[in-house]
Amino acid sequence: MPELPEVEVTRRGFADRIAGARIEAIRVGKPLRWALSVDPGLLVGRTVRGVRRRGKYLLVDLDLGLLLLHLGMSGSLRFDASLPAAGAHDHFDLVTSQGTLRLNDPRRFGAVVYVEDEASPLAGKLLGGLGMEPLGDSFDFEAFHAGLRRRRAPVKQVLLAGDVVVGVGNIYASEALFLAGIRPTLAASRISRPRALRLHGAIREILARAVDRGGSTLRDFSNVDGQSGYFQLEATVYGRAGEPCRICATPIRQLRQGQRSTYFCPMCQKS
DNA sequence: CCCGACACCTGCCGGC
DNA sequence: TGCCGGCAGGTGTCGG
Repeated sequence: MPELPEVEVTRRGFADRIAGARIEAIRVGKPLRWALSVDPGLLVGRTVRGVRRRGKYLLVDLDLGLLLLHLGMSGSLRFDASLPAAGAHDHFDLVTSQGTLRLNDPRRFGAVVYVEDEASPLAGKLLGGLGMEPLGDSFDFEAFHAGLRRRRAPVKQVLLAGDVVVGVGNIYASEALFLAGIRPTLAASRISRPRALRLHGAIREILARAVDRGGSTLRDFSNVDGQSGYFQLEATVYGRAGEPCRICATPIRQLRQGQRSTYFCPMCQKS
Protein backbone atom coordinates (compact mmCIF):
# COMPACT_ATOMS: atom_id res chain seq x y z
CA MET A 1 0.00 0.00 0.00
CA PRO A 2 2.38 2.70 1.02
CA GLU A 3 4.98 4.23 -1.22
CA LEU A 4 6.36 7.70 -0.66
CA PRO A 5 3.15 9.58 -1.56
CA GLU A 6 1.02 7.52 0.81
CA VAL A 7 3.52 7.93 3.62
CA GLU A 8 3.74 11.67 3.02
CA VAL A 9 -0.04 12.04 2.85
CA THR A 10 -0.22 10.11 6.11
CA ARG A 11 2.41 12.35 7.71
CA ARG A 12 0.65 15.55 6.71
CA GLY A 13 -2.58 14.20 8.09
CA PHE A 14 -1.44 14.08 11.69
CA ALA A 15 1.89 15.89 12.09
CA ASP A 16 0.39 19.22 13.14
CA ARG A 17 -2.30 17.64 15.23
CA ILE A 18 0.05 15.52 17.31
CA ALA A 19 2.82 18.10 17.75
CA GLY A 20 3.13 19.17 21.37
CA ALA A 21 1.12 16.24 22.68
CA ARG A 22 2.05 14.34 25.83
CA ILE A 23 2.27 10.54 25.58
CA GLU A 24 -0.29 9.07 27.98
CA ALA A 25 -0.04 5.38 27.17
CA ILE A 26 1.16 2.86 24.63
CA ARG A 27 -0.57 -0.33 23.58
CA VAL A 28 1.34 -3.00 21.72
CA GLY A 29 -0.42 -5.78 19.81
CA LYS A 30 1.10 -8.68 17.90
CA PRO A 31 4.79 -8.53 17.01
CA LEU A 32 5.70 -6.39 14.04
CA ARG A 33 8.80 -6.69 11.89
CA TRP A 34 11.07 -5.43 14.65
CA ALA A 35 10.61 -5.07 18.37
CA LEU A 36 9.92 -1.62 19.78
CA SER A 37 13.22 -2.00 21.64
CA VAL A 38 12.18 -0.01 24.70
CA ASP A 39 9.89 -0.54 27.66
CA PRO A 40 6.75 1.34 26.53
CA GLY A 41 6.29 2.61 30.07
CA LEU A 42 9.45 4.65 29.74
CA LEU A 43 7.88 6.71 26.96
CA VAL A 44 4.88 7.80 28.98
CA GLY A 45 5.15 11.46 29.85
CA ARG A 46 7.35 12.37 26.93
CA THR A 47 6.32 15.04 24.45
CA VAL A 48 5.88 14.66 20.70
CA ARG A 49 7.86 17.39 18.96
CA GLY A 50 6.85 16.70 15.38
CA VAL A 51 6.81 14.19 12.55
CA ARG A 52 9.30 13.98 9.71
CA ARG A 53 9.61 11.55 6.80
CA ARG A 54 12.70 9.89 5.38
CA GLY A 55 11.98 7.66 2.42
CA LYS A 56 9.06 5.52 3.51
CA TYR A 57 9.88 5.89 7.20
CA LEU A 58 8.09 8.29 9.50
CA LEU A 59 10.19 9.79 12.28
CA VAL A 60 8.18 10.82 15.31
CA ASP A 61 10.44 13.14 17.26
CA LEU A 62 10.05 13.14 21.03
CA ASP A 63 11.60 15.50 23.53
CA LEU A 64 13.91 12.56 24.23
CA GLY A 65 14.50 10.02 21.47
CA LEU A 66 12.30 9.25 18.49
CA LEU A 67 10.06 6.57 17.04
CA LEU A 68 10.79 5.15 13.60
CA LEU A 69 7.61 4.02 12.00
CA HIS A 70 7.22 1.96 8.84
CA LEU A 71 3.98 0.86 7.18
CA GLY A 72 5.40 -2.17 5.36
CA MET A 73 3.11 -3.53 2.65
CA SER A 74 -0.23 -3.31 4.36
CA GLY A 75 0.07 -0.76 7.14
CA SER A 76 -1.97 2.37 7.64
CA LEU A 77 -2.26 4.94 10.40
CA ARG A 78 -5.28 6.58 11.94
CA PHE A 79 -5.23 9.56 14.22
CA ASP A 80 -8.27 10.68 16.14
CA ALA A 81 -9.35 12.04 19.49
CA SER A 82 -11.08 8.74 20.11
CA LEU A 83 -10.85 5.46 18.25
CA PRO A 84 -12.92 2.28 18.57
CA ALA A 85 -11.59 -0.69 20.53
CA ALA A 86 -8.52 -2.19 18.90
CA GLY A 87 -9.29 -4.72 16.15
CA ALA A 88 -7.41 -7.86 15.19
CA HIS A 89 -4.90 -5.97 13.04
CA ASP A 90 -4.38 -2.92 15.23
CA HIS A 91 -0.88 -3.58 16.53
CA PHE A 92 0.24 -0.28 18.00
CA ASP A 93 -1.52 2.61 19.73
CA LEU A 94 0.21 5.78 20.80
CA VAL A 95 -2.26 7.41 23.15
CA THR A 96 -1.56 11.11 23.58
CA SER A 97 -3.19 14.14 25.14
CA GLN A 98 -4.22 15.25 21.67
CA GLY A 99 -5.44 11.98 20.21
CA THR A 100 -4.49 8.39 19.52
CA LEU A 101 -2.18 7.35 16.71
CA ARG A 102 -3.00 3.78 15.66
CA LEU A 103 -1.16 1.43 13.33
CA ASN A 104 -3.30 -1.12 11.52
CA ASP A 105 -1.21 -3.67 9.65
CA PRO A 106 -2.69 -7.07 8.66
CA ARG A 107 0.55 -8.51 7.28
CA ARG A 108 2.75 -7.05 10.02
CA PHE A 109 5.64 -6.15 7.72
CA GLY A 110 5.54 -2.71 9.29
CA ALA A 111 7.33 -1.65 12.43
CA VAL A 112 7.57 0.86 15.24
CA VAL A 113 11.06 1.18 16.65
CA TYR A 114 12.36 3.46 19.38
CA VAL A 115 15.86 4.88 19.11
CA GLU A 116 17.72 7.37 21.28
CA ASP A 117 18.79 9.37 18.27
CA GLU A 118 19.31 9.09 14.55
CA ALA A 119 22.98 8.30 15.00
CA SER A 120 22.25 5.13 16.95
CA PRO A 121 23.31 1.84 15.38
CA LEU A 122 19.72 0.69 14.94
CA ALA A 123 18.68 3.93 13.24
CA GLY A 124 21.78 3.71 11.10
CA LYS A 125 20.92 0.19 10.00
CA LEU A 126 17.45 1.28 8.91
CA LEU A 127 18.08 4.77 7.56
CA GLY A 128 21.79 4.73 6.78
CA GLY A 129 21.66 3.29 3.29
CA LEU A 130 18.82 5.40 1.99
CA GLY A 131 19.22 7.37 -1.23
CA MET A 132 18.19 10.89 -2.13
CA GLU A 133 14.76 12.32 -1.40
CA PRO A 134 13.01 12.74 -4.74
CA LEU A 135 10.89 15.73 -3.74
CA GLY A 136 12.39 19.05 -2.77
CA ASP A 137 15.75 20.48 -3.76
CA SER A 138 18.07 17.68 -2.70
CA PHE A 139 17.30 15.39 -5.65
CA ASP A 140 20.41 16.26 -7.63
CA PHE A 141 20.37 15.13 -11.24
CA GLU A 142 24.12 14.61 -11.54
CA ALA A 143 24.14 12.38 -8.49
CA PHE A 144 21.10 10.51 -9.80
CA HIS A 145 22.73 9.92 -13.17
CA ALA A 146 25.97 8.84 -11.51
CA GLY A 147 23.99 6.45 -9.30
CA LEU A 148 22.38 4.85 -12.34
CA ARG A 149 25.62 4.60 -14.27
CA ARG A 150 27.33 2.43 -11.73
CA ARG A 151 24.58 -0.21 -11.68
CA ARG A 152 24.19 -3.02 -14.16
CA ALA A 153 20.85 -4.21 -12.77
CA PRO A 154 17.61 -3.40 -14.63
CA VAL A 155 16.60 0.21 -14.01
CA LYS A 156 13.29 -0.84 -12.46
CA GLN A 157 15.10 -2.78 -9.76
CA VAL A 158 17.58 0.00 -9.13
CA LEU A 159 14.69 2.39 -8.52
CA LEU A 160 13.07 -0.09 -6.13
CA ALA A 161 16.31 -0.71 -4.24
CA GLY A 162 16.10 2.78 -2.77
CA ASP A 163 19.82 3.42 -2.42
CA VAL A 164 19.93 5.88 -5.31
CA VAL A 165 16.57 7.54 -4.77
CA VAL A 166 14.04 6.69 -2.05
CA GLY A 167 10.29 6.39 -2.07
CA VAL A 168 9.73 4.85 -5.49
CA GLY A 169 7.86 1.62 -4.90
CA ASN A 170 6.44 -0.96 -7.25
CA ILE A 171 3.55 1.12 -8.56
CA TYR A 172 5.39 4.36 -9.13
CA ALA A 173 8.45 2.65 -10.61
CA SER A 174 6.33 1.33 -13.47
CA GLU A 175 4.52 4.65 -13.79
CA ALA A 176 7.68 6.76 -13.83
CA LEU A 177 9.41 4.54 -16.40
CA PHE A 178 6.36 4.77 -18.63
CA LEU A 179 6.29 8.54 -18.35
CA ALA A 180 10.00 8.65 -19.21
CA GLY A 181 9.61 6.20 -22.11
CA ILE A 182 12.20 3.80 -20.72
CA ARG A 183 11.92 0.02 -20.76
CA PRO A 184 12.05 -1.38 -17.19
CA THR A 185 14.49 -4.14 -18.17
CA LEU A 186 17.15 -1.74 -19.47
CA ALA A 187 20.37 -1.89 -17.46
CA ALA A 188 20.58 1.28 -15.41
CA SER A 189 24.18 1.80 -16.52
CA ARG A 190 23.08 2.03 -20.15
CA ILE A 191 20.65 4.89 -19.75
CA SER A 192 21.78 7.94 -21.70
CA ARG A 193 22.06 11.30 -20.03
CA PRO A 194 19.00 12.81 -21.77
CA ARG A 195 16.89 9.81 -20.84
CA ALA A 196 18.16 9.87 -17.27
CA LEU A 197 17.08 13.50 -17.20
CA ARG A 198 13.60 12.51 -18.32
CA LEU A 199 13.45 9.79 -15.68
CA HIS A 200 14.59 12.23 -13.00
CA GLY A 201 11.76 14.58 -13.98
CA ALA A 202 9.25 11.74 -14.30
CA ILE A 203 9.92 10.49 -10.78
CA ARG A 204 9.39 13.93 -9.33
CA GLU A 205 6.26 14.52 -11.36
CA ILE A 206 4.62 11.19 -10.63
CA LEU A 207 5.31 11.32 -6.90
CA ALA A 208 4.34 14.97 -6.51
CA ARG A 209 1.11 14.40 -8.40
CA ALA A 210 0.25 11.38 -6.26
CA VAL A 211 0.85 13.38 -3.08
CA ASP A 212 -1.46 16.11 -4.40
CA ARG A 213 -4.12 13.54 -5.18
CA GLY A 214 -3.95 12.04 -1.73
CA GLY A 215 -2.07 8.81 -2.45
CA SER A 216 -3.09 5.53 -4.09
CA THR A 217 -5.96 3.26 -3.30
CA LEU A 218 -5.15 0.22 -5.38
CA ARG A 219 -6.29 -1.95 -2.57
CA ASP A 220 -6.89 -0.28 0.69
CA PHE A 221 -4.87 2.87 1.28
CA SER A 222 -6.61 5.41 3.42
CA ASN A 223 -5.32 8.55 5.09
CA VAL A 224 -5.26 9.14 8.83
CA ASP A 225 -8.90 10.16 8.74
CA GLY A 226 -9.91 6.95 7.00
CA GLN A 227 -10.52 8.53 3.59
CA SER A 228 -9.11 6.83 0.51
CA GLY A 229 -6.95 8.40 -2.18
CA TYR A 230 -7.69 8.09 -5.86
CA PHE A 231 -4.42 7.98 -7.80
CA GLN A 232 -5.44 4.60 -9.17
CA LEU A 233 -8.01 6.37 -11.30
CA GLU A 234 -5.16 7.56 -13.46
CA ALA A 235 -2.67 4.68 -13.29
CA THR A 236 -1.30 4.50 -16.83
CA VAL A 237 0.28 1.05 -16.79
CA TYR A 238 0.27 -0.48 -13.30
CA GLY A 239 -2.24 -3.31 -13.03
CA ARG A 240 -3.35 -2.87 -16.66
CA ALA A 241 -1.86 -5.99 -18.30
CA GLY A 242 -3.57 -6.66 -21.62
CA GLU A 243 -5.42 -3.35 -21.61
CA PRO A 244 -4.69 -0.75 -24.29
CA CYS A 245 -1.96 1.80 -23.67
CA ARG A 246 -3.55 5.17 -23.05
CA ILE A 247 -1.17 6.74 -25.57
CA CYS A 248 -0.88 4.23 -28.44
CA ALA A 249 -3.47 1.51 -27.65
CA THR A 250 -0.86 -1.28 -27.72
CA PRO A 251 -1.69 -3.89 -25.05
CA ILE A 252 0.19 -3.27 -21.81
CA ARG A 253 2.58 -6.04 -20.92
CA GLN A 254 3.39 -7.55 -17.54
CA LEU A 255 6.58 -9.29 -16.48
CA ARG A 256 8.36 -10.39 -13.31
CA GLN A 257 11.48 -8.68 -12.07
CA GLY A 258 12.90 -9.78 -8.76
CA GLN A 259 9.64 -11.43 -7.67
CA ARG A 260 7.67 -8.25 -8.40
CA SER A 261 5.29 -7.42 -11.23
CA THR A 262 6.32 -4.79 -13.75
CA TYR A 263 4.01 -3.19 -16.31
CA PHE A 264 5.05 -1.36 -19.46
CA CYS A 265 4.00 -0.43 -22.97
CA PRO A 266 6.17 -2.21 -25.57
CA MET A 267 5.62 0.63 -28.05
CA CYS A 268 6.04 3.70 -25.86
CA GLN A 269 8.96 2.12 -23.98
CA LYS A 270 11.04 0.65 -26.80
CA SER A 271 14.28 0.75 -24.85
C1' DC B 1 30.72 -4.45 -3.95
C1' DC B 2 26.71 -5.86 -6.54
C1' DC B 3 23.04 -8.81 -7.45
C1' DG B 4 19.17 -11.99 -7.09
C1' DA B 5 16.57 -15.01 -4.06
C1' DC B 6 14.36 -15.44 0.17
C1' DA B 7 12.15 -14.33 4.30
C1' DC B 8 8.47 -12.29 7.14
C1' DC B 9 2.47 -12.57 7.34
C1' DT B 10 -2.45 -12.24 6.19
C1' DG B 11 -6.18 -11.63 2.94
C1' DC B 12 -8.25 -11.97 -1.37
C1' DC B 13 -9.21 -13.65 -5.86
C1' DG B 14 -9.80 -16.87 -9.61
C1' DG B 15 -10.04 -21.55 -11.05
C1' DC B 16 -11.38 -26.20 -10.44
C1' DT C 1 -19.65 -24.06 -1.89
C1' DG C 2 -14.79 -25.26 -0.55
C1' DC C 3 -10.05 -25.75 -1.21
C1' DC C 4 -5.62 -24.37 -3.30
C1' DG C 5 -2.31 -21.73 -5.65
C1' DG C 6 -0.83 -17.35 -6.65
C1' DC C 7 -0.63 -12.69 -5.87
C1' DA C 8 -0.33 -8.14 -3.14
C1' DG C 9 1.99 -1.27 -2.46
C1' DG C 10 8.55 -3.28 1.41
C1' DT C 11 13.04 -4.23 2.71
C1' DG C 12 16.78 -6.53 5.64
C1' DT C 13 19.59 -10.53 5.15
C1' DC C 14 22.14 -14.01 3.04
C1' DG C 15 24.82 -16.58 -0.31
C1' DG C 16 27.11 -16.46 -4.78
